[in-house]
Amino acid sequence: MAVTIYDVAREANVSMATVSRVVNGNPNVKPATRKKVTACIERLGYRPNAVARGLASRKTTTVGVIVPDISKSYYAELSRGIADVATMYEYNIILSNSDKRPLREMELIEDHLGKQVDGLIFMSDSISDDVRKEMNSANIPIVLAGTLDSKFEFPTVNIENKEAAHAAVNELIENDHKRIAFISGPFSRDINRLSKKTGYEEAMAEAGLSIPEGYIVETDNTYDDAYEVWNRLKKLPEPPTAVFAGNDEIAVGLMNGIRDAGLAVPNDIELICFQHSILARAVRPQLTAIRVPLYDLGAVSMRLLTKLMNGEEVDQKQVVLPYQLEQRDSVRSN
Amino acid sequence: MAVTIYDVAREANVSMATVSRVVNGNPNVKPATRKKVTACIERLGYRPNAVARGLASRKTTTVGVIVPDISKSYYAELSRGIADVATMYEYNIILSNSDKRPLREMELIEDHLGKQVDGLIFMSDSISDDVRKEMNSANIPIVLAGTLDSKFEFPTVNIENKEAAHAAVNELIENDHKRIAFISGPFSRDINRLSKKTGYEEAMAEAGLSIPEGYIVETDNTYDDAYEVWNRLKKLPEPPTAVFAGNDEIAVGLMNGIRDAGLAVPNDIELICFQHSILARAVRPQLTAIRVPLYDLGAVSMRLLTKLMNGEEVDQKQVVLPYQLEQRDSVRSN
DNA sequence: GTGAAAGCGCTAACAG
DNA sequence: CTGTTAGCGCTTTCAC
Repeated sequence: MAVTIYDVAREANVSMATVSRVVNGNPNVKPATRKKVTACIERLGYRPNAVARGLASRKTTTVGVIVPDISKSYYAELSRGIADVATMYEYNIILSNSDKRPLREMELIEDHLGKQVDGLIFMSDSISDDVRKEMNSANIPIVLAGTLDSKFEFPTVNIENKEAAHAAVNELIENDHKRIAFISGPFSRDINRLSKKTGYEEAMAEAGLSIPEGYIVETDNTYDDAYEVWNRLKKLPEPPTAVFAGNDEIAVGLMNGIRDAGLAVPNDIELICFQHSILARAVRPQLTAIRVPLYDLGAVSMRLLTKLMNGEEVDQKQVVLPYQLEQRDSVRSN
Repeated sequence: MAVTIYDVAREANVSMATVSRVVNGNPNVKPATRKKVTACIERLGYRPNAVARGLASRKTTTVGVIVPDISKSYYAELSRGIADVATMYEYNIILSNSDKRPLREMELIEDHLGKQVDGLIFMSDSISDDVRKEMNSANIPIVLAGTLDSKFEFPTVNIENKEAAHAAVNELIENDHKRIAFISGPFSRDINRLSKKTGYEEAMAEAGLSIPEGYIVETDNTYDDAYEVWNRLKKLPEPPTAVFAGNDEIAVGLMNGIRDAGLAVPNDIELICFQHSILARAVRPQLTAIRVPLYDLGAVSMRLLTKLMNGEEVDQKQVVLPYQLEQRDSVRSN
């Protein structure tokens, strides 16, 4: 049996209310009393029971984090940003993986609400109607991190993915490419379809370039799947001379496919992508890429959540962080 | 105010005890009653309060996971294994980052105990005496995942790192290398000093090879630090012709350093390492490596923890998982 | 099968 | 400044 606040109270000859006060740093305690109580706490090895505290105070100092897959560096990096700010504000994190399955996402939200989290950070590639409804009926603040909310209902921290995609494609266009392909993750996900693909299409249209059949390739977002893509691309009547990839993992898969087909990046094919991990820098040639500030996305999301949990007024609920285009070696410099 | 078990009881004209029974699947409820209660639960949208339940039952169905840095793919992958098994057994996970700082590790253990986790999975590169003491005095089961316990006090799930290092170096020796260097993470950490370095030294000794001054290089485990290593190695009186690296991130750093110095892997230098991420496969040449079954390490750890939390007898508390040596292109095949 | 009642360990008024 | 007293929402005997 663990030692309780009551044990400390008896030992120190005070009431449990007083012990509670010193534990919670309430200033209304005489220094002498505080010292006596502190000593007893130390001696007995008292450790406050956060569960009891949570029940009594209706706050758990715990936030839920629902992430598609923590083993993906994109989310791992983001989560680290969340965790660091959470620590700073003395919150714990309950972390769950959804695999982007709407049903699972629903269950997890329910589950986290049952655990009485004080707030929730949600990440996914799309928000299904059911999930949206579920989140709308939750009585706690929810922040979307690195996640597109096509209806702008929830507080969100993000970069301008569409604009970034546009800028990336422009790099290729400026190098006089006319035949630019786009290799993407699944279009079932808003971020791929609504942001990156649209950015690509806009940039192409703006430059008066057409997008031939087969230039837009949907993959399952894995290295292995992307590795096979060049085999298809090269058989096109007019194969692309440059490719914009949705992230660095598929860019590297593609690049290795290109190389193993006897071509070279950037000499034969130029390549640009979104950077989610160290991969973009570790391969040779290093990939020219849109760097997504993942850690910051997480940190800012959590900071926003703390404000919301505190009931502070937040003027800007749709936070946009800057991205950076990093010139490296998969696109020739002008 | 959320709806409570009491609201449901009144609505269904039963006692809260009965509602509790149906919520918990207790068979001692007449089917008709169960149905009636279930209907009310549905109608009112009742969701059990896990905090209250935790206080009353003294079980939170939550386990703590203390990890050095979730943004590192090593731990991210491991955590995914933990999380999946946790989900399977209906546990939630509180995830915290320690950055391998013993003081922080202590705080986190305290913190998690305060939150009344039912069990704890701990990961680090070393276990300090204070942390050891802290864990010994905890009243809940603790499992070390992918973490060396030099005193064999705690349940552990691991691979034979020393043996694996030995095997890796042997690959190089079999290719007739006499001058083999070892590039490692910090030796302040048991796993580097006691396992990998010892395995390297044993293999070298066994083959009658000496280890010249400067052949053992300590890095801070980062790509960038490793990138600089070749500049030092090449200035040695007799530069190595092969290198064993503690993990793939530093192996890639080193390899790029080698390449940028005008040499080629594997033609000039052969390279083998522990594989922690997709990096080993994504770079060219692909790295011959010891594959660490990270996901399984996590999954088995969590499974072991569930047994311990259930009070089941566990005969084997030091679980050893097999590793695999994957032949790829940074070591020439014989 | 079901209900009543006693806590779980703590916070939060409210007195004094 | 300190103590008393209700709960927080649920589980868990123990009766019936």
